[in-house]
Amino acid sequence: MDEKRLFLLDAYALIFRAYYALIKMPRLTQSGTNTSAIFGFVNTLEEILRKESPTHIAVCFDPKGPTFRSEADASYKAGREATPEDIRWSIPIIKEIIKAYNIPILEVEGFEADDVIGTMAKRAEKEGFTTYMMTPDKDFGQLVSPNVIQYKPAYRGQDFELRGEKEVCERYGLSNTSQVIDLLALMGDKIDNIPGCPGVGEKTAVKLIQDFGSVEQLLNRTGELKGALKRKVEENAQQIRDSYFLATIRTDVPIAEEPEELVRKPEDKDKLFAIFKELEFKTLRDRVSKRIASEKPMPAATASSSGGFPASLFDFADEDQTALPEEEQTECLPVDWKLITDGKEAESILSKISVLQRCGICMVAEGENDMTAQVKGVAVALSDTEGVYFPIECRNGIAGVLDVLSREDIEKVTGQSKRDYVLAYRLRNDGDAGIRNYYDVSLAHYLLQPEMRHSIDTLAPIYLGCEVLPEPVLSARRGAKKPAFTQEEIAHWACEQAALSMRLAGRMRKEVEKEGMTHLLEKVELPLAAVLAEMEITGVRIDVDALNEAASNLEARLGVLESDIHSLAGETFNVSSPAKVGEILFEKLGLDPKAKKTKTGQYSTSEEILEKVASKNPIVGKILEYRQLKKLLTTYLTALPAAINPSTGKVHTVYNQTVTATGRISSSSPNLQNIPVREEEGREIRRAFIADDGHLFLSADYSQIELRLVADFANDETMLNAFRHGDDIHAITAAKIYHKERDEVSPDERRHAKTANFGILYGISAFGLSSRLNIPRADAKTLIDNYFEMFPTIKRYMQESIELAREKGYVATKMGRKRRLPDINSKNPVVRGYAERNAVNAPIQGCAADVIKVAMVDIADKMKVAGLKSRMIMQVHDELNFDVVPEELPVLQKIVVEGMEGAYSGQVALTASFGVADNWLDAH
DNA sequence: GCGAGTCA
DNA sequence: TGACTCGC
Repeated sequence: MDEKRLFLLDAYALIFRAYYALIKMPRLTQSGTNTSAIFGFVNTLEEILRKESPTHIAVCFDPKGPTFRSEADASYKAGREATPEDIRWSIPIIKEIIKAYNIPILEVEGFEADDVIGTMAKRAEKEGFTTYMMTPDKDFGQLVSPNVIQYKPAYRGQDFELRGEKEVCERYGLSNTSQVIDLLALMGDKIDNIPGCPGVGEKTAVKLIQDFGSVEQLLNRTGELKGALKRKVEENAQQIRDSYFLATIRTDVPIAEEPEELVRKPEDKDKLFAIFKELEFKTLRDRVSKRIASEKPMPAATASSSGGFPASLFDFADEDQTALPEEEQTECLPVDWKLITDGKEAESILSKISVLQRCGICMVAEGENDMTAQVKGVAVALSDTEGVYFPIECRNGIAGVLDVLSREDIEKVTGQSKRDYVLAYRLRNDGDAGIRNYYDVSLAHYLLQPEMRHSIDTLAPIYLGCEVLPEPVLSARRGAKKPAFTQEEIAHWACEQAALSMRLAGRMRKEVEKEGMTHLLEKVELPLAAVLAEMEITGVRIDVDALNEAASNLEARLGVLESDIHSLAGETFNVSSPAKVGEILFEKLGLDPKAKKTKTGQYSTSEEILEKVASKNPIVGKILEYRQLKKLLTTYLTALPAAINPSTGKVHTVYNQTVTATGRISSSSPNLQNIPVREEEGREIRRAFIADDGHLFLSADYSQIELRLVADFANDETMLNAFRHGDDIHAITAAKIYHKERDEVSPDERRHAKTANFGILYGISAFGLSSRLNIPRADAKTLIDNYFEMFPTIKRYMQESIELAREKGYVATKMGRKRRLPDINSKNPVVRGYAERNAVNAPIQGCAADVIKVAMVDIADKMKVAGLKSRMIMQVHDELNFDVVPEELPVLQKIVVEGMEGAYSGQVALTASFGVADNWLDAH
């Protein structure tokens, strides 16, 4: 290939994209440093070198200081999120790496990387190059020409994409790539904070460009437009012109380098590998050395210290031995797998399994919901490297596995114990899951890194350095791209999962022990998985008739509201569309002509904003009511009956034990944690959650658990005493803040104190408090100041939490649950503030989560011992709900209250209050 | 203050 | 993918 092929990389865009693509499964070093940004970037760079063999290459960075755009418009890129600390410190390292690659870095003061790329691409074009602009940013479409092509890197399973003239024009229906600028000028770009024309989105913008050809033409001929669009364009003409300027990538930047100087040179391999070693990039290093070995020597005069090509395989053999702990060498061995279909063979394998001390389990089932998923088979790993798979058709094999699951003397290792529990329960069909002695690597990892993902697929690459087989498609769905996998492929995958969970178990156990969380894992989280599984299995009975009646009632009211709204607006429109609502309210009706809040170009129509203009037009109140009712209707009244499992007649919520960063449980399908309680209208939905026929609904909740914990942690005598005496904590707080006697406190003052009490927990600012209470910012500040003055202990406690986090890099609950806060020492105040709020909040929220989990395990245990037929059916917030056989009520009540109140001992008791009825609302 | 889940 | 509302 004699052709000159120049690759220009948009460094920041690629780095940000890499970092966020890996945010849920970051690359971490042994010491926990997040190297995602570096890894992702280098990976992309390597891929280009390997696949595209560029003859010329350069990486373009944005300079530090201001650019001509920011000077022209202060708000330009102001909306961009603060750079995370992990990216910030990665930049110099990435630059070091690029230097080690001997690739030129282009950075020109006063100009963004975009402009440098644009300029260089145009210059190169004149000199006969084909230029590839490596960037995911759509703005670059404007530079595309026959010899300048945009190369969007591969992303999230999607392959890389080349955009030439044809692709760019087709994508937006343009006749010319330079019209990308016109398009951006109209529709704006929220990433770059290019405002565009408010109310004009992609669709309208494309149409305008097609009709007028350019922004200039459009602005000259606005007379041809009609109605709202005409007004929008005319009113925003200047903003559109400014946007055009901001969106235009410059091609006249004074760059010192010439295209020819960007010729590819050999990398300084020693330097490069030294950096890789530091960053623990083992596989990447292997890949790089493979590529170097396969490349022809480059005709560069400046061949550097690295010596000759091709590289010898022995070059770093020694280093390999020392670079990694010995155990890791065996961790990526392939897994021997076997599909067992024959009954006899199953028997002989099962007898082998029955003498094992531990084995790995991977149940294969199709469907997200454990209660309806169809079991396809089960893999059992006999060792780290060997597994067998019993398909569901192999009856005695499956029966044998179920027997193994119930054996106390064999430890089972899995990555999804709750799902296994539910599936085993359904397979046995005898009212028992019969699962004993289970270890769950995902739960273990949840304690280690609560913010990450915890599947085997995520853990294996990180902890073992293994590649994992992709999850098989279990059956061909109509219209699906991929066909169903063969049984062999499924067996192979499942055996690998089971074997990998065994390999991970040792590592997880060690780490959990090291972090002092073994008790939390073994006495709380692991037993809790079974309790949650039982709750999912039991399910909740729903009064469908009541819901349907309420639904038709609501539909009627919505119909009336809708027509009222339409007639008030003078036109019919989709009231459910926030964009449309914004347009009607703020453009057509002109409520609040100035401070119309926008974020993505649209008007904000959140409840908060609408409340403020509600007095100006009755339509606003009706829209708010419409929204509230519509939400109730779609999210609950229609969704709940649809969630009923036809074979049990109940709703089986899925509890997720490994989702939240603080340790709380979350629930989904349906989410029981946002069933309304504040508004009367929504509360009624709870009436449809009922007990079984002839049974009772018991609801028990902790009162003020988080505030009690704060009082305890902070050692605040005033609060502790208030709780001890059963006083109204918010009234006491109000009396303190406003320097009054307790009975002189007005309802408003109490409300303010209540908001302050909770606000403190969440680390609210004066700004947040003022908007929440609808009071001036200064008043909110005074309120907070008074609060801290009257509760110095609370203030001290908060500061101590932050100090502790700074020292250790994490905060922990009494039970040892940790939340890591790497940003706590960040120089960026926004990022740091976030970490600081978490430092205060996480131990409190996490402790409350620990407490209720301990209570649940204890209560479930005692219920089992007492042989009760009553069932725990829901966990919501700080509340537990039970379906009660009436005769058992006294016994159960005792177990529940003692279990909840006994789950924590501190300076103040945690009290649980309860109620009994035949539905949730009345029991609460 | 944020996270979690749902609908458009 | 974002906006919104719920919860704590």
